[in-house]
Amino acid sequence: MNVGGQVSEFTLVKCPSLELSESLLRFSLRRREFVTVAGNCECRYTGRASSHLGWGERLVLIKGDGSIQVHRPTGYEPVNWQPPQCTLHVHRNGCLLVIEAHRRRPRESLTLHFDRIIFYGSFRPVDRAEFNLYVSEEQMRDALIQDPSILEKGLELVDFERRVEPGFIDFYGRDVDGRLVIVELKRSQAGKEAILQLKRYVDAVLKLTGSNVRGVLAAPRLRSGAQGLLVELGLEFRRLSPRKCAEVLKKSGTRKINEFV
Amino acid sequence: MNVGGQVSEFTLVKCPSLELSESLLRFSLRRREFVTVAGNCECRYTGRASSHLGWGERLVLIKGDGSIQVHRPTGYEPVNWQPPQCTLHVHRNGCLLVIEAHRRRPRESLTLHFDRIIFYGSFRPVDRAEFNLYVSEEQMRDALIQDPSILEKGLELVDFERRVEPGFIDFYGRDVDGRLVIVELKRSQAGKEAILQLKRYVDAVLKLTGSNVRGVLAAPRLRSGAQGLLVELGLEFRRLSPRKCAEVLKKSGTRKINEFV
DNA sequence: GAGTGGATTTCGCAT
DNA sequence: ATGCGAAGTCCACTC
Repeated sequence: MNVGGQVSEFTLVKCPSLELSESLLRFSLRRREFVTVAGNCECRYTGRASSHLGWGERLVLIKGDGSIQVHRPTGYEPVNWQPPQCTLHVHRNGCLLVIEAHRRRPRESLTLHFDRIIFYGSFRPVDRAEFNLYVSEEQMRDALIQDPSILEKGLELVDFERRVEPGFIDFYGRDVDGRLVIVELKRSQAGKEAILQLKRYVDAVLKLTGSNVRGVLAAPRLRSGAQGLLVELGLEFRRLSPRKCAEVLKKSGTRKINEFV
Repeated sequence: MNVGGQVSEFTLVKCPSLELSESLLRFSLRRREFVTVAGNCECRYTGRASSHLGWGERLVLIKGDGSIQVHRPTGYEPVNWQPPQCTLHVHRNGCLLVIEAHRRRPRESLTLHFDRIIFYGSFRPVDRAEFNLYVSEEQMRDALIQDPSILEKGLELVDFERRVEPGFIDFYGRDVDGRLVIVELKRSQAGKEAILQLKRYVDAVLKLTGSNVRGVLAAPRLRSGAQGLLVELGLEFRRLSPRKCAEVLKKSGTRKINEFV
């Protein structure tokens, strides 16, 4: 267990016998640990296709969510695998240790036979961190200016960083029907704050122009639960992926991609 | 080293200090070993996009080909990674161990900071086995009969398992130009034997009909070096993937997929 | 080196 | 559950 930086529980065994390995695996699977097994094995897969891999030394990862992957000495991708939610079984067949992974839909299974375990490691990682993937907000703005259609077909730029009462509007445009569009950009997950900020811009522009104004929140994704507030305030969300922005910036060439922090 | 089933060289260390971990990593990287590091780390990626992952316990794999992947406790895919051929650097920054992975094209880098290593494992897997991915030959034939166009646009079935002098022809059809087409199927990599077999069929049919006959070898892939013989004998190769066959069989419904051996 | 298509794609979000 | 589209996709192959 890991509390306040203390050392986690883990198990590490050199060259365990197949019997011991079986016991270790059963225990780890029941505890939903993160298991690494290095050993000499043979792999068979049957399902959407079939495959066979003869004997050789590989590293097998088994996670607490039921995913399993077999890694050969080279290559980024596992040679055999099974995604999360699959059911794992361990048993011994004569002088071999067998690990089976089954999935229902699609129906497929992966079977590993081991005749020798080089080492066995297991632990229960404590990992509550949030993962954030993004481009910079400035880059997103540049991409949107270069090609407003990435957000919506027919969208055209009117102005950017327009000063209004509450601050600067990221992108100020006109849609295919001639309506004003105010875009608020967020480089990562957009939440309540972004929605309220956008609402302030929309209200300000509405007061100034008196015309119909659309408020669009553009971000890689919307925080779950924020949809309600968005709809309530009459605003819209448009997904804008980092990849898409990078693509546009690369094409436009006005700013070298891969130079941002 | 592994010769004839002997135990491979490997290194396994519980809770190594950051200094020791640095030395172990340098040694393993120089030796191009397969490394597994379990520890508490922070991950930053910059390149095609940017990402940040706060502190947490994860498992890092580093292979001899220079690929690296960071695995969280759940999910099939690594949260951060770098494909093969990237350059790896290890150093210490104050009380942290730093692993950096750089790639030139596209230009991107992954930086890991560790403040604690749970365990360190490395070995040099001996794995010379061949990996074969396939559907059964019968399934391939069924898929081709169901939809000959998966091999070539306009291809139509004339007969299958047609008896000729040397044996049974897998698929006997007519192409968009009205020419006879003889297809020899192989469920995995097709080699010299398959080519010669096909040639015998083509010759036999040529002798029987006297008309122009095309010989097509259909398999997931062609053994490297077999291309020469193929061209020499005036035959063709068409890639036929397991996935495509399974797709057709599933759609046709004549035979339940996932029931083959 | 750039471009194209496939994958046991996986993954997430919509219906 | 099912279907559709995106991905830091990766990877193999062609031009």
